[in-house]
Amino acid sequence: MLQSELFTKTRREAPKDEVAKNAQLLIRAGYIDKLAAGVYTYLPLGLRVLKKVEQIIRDEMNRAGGIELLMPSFHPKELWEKTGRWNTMTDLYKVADSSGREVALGPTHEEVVTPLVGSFISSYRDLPRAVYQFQNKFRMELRAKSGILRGREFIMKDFYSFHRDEKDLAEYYEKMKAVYKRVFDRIGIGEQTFLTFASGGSFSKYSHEFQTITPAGEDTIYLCVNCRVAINKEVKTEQPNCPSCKGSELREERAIEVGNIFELKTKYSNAFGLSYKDEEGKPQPIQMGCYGIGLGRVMGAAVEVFADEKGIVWPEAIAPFSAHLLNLSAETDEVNFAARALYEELSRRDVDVLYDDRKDVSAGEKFKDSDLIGIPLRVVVSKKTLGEKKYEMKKRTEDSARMVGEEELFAAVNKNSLGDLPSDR
RNA sequence: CGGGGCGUAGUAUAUCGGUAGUAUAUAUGCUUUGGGAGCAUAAGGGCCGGGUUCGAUUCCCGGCGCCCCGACCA
Repeated sequence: MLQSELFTKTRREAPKDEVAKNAQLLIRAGYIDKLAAGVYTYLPLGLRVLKKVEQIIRDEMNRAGGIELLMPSFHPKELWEKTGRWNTMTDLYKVADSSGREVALGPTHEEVVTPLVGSFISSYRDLPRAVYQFQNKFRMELRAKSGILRGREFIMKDFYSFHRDEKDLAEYYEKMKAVYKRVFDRIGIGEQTFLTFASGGSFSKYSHEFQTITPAGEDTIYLCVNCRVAINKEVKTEQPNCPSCKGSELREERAIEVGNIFELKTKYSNAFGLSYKDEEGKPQPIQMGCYGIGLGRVMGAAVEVFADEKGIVWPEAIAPFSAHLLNLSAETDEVNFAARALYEELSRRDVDVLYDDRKDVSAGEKFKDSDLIGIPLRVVVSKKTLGEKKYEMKKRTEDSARMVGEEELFAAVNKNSLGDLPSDR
């Protein structure tokens, strides 16, 4: 897309009320805007990142057998009374309409998905099942903080599986660990993200979180240097050694929870009185698991992990664009023509390009903006490059640029287009 | 929810119980064009309510908003 048509602008300074690196950089570069504490707008650039994260997750969830649907945010009070959480969940948003009818704004969807899917399950032949959605969640955080790492409204992928017995649930649960690992690997934060043993509540010994190591994280984890599995501080006292390999050399780290998986077992299916008939016609309880990923947290964690002093550095898979084309001589017809031609050629090759075609903007400002926005590959077209009949190319992670020919440029760009993304042209 | 802090222009800040200053961003003109370019001109500001006072942006009280530490976080 043309940068001259992007309605957002970069800013030199971060708003004084943002301290978190992810929020400062994302606001300065024009990815997000704060509406209220813990409530952010995703601007065109930010939405593109979010959609790329979403598409990777969607692909993996589909491969894991999930079927996508979309449930409402308005949840009748009765559903939450049925599970007892209307009164016990302290961060539940409760709203009443003018007739006095009360609803919850969904912080999670067990109360909706359990009776929904359960109504279609009557036989062992209907199991297993798995459904998921991407949806806005609402949690009345007493203290929203850390930019988009902990908001009051945020987008989450929540996935729910239904099984005939604990064995089938356990096998699926193990499979989902591998699926999650692949998700974070593909997104580009896999090296910093670790399977972490966490509290299992009253139904299982552990649940599992996926924690991305960053000083901005809110959790303390202990990472086993031997097997690369971690344990959350909340269960460290009862489990001093690595729960996986029993190793005792654990390294303390700060981390942000980007995903979690949990064996719900029959907690919710029992609350809604769900059962299925087995081969002998006997009613049996339905076993459930749930699996979440916070999209904003993934995005914020990537900023925290990779940003440098100049700005954001996106992993290629979730960058809003694959290439940032800078036209440094936008007053010169010949250069405009050449830059425009390159822009169109890259677009034809399915490369997402942000083309900085702005006039009356100095070269220095375009470079600064490009560094701040953090697109993986920068391509410069100017009188100078045109004179040499080459392009100047530099990765965001590299210190210096080099001149390349067309073929070398095309070979270097990442074809990462998702087609008709929002704000695509 | 306990504790602390902060609300001045789009943004970042300064000063002050008596005409609110600077930078940047914005508009216009000229110059400039490979790392946030220069000059000139213009426009733009005290969160809301109450109190003290001749006079409040400043002091006091209340509200609202935002940030930080902690607690909480199926």
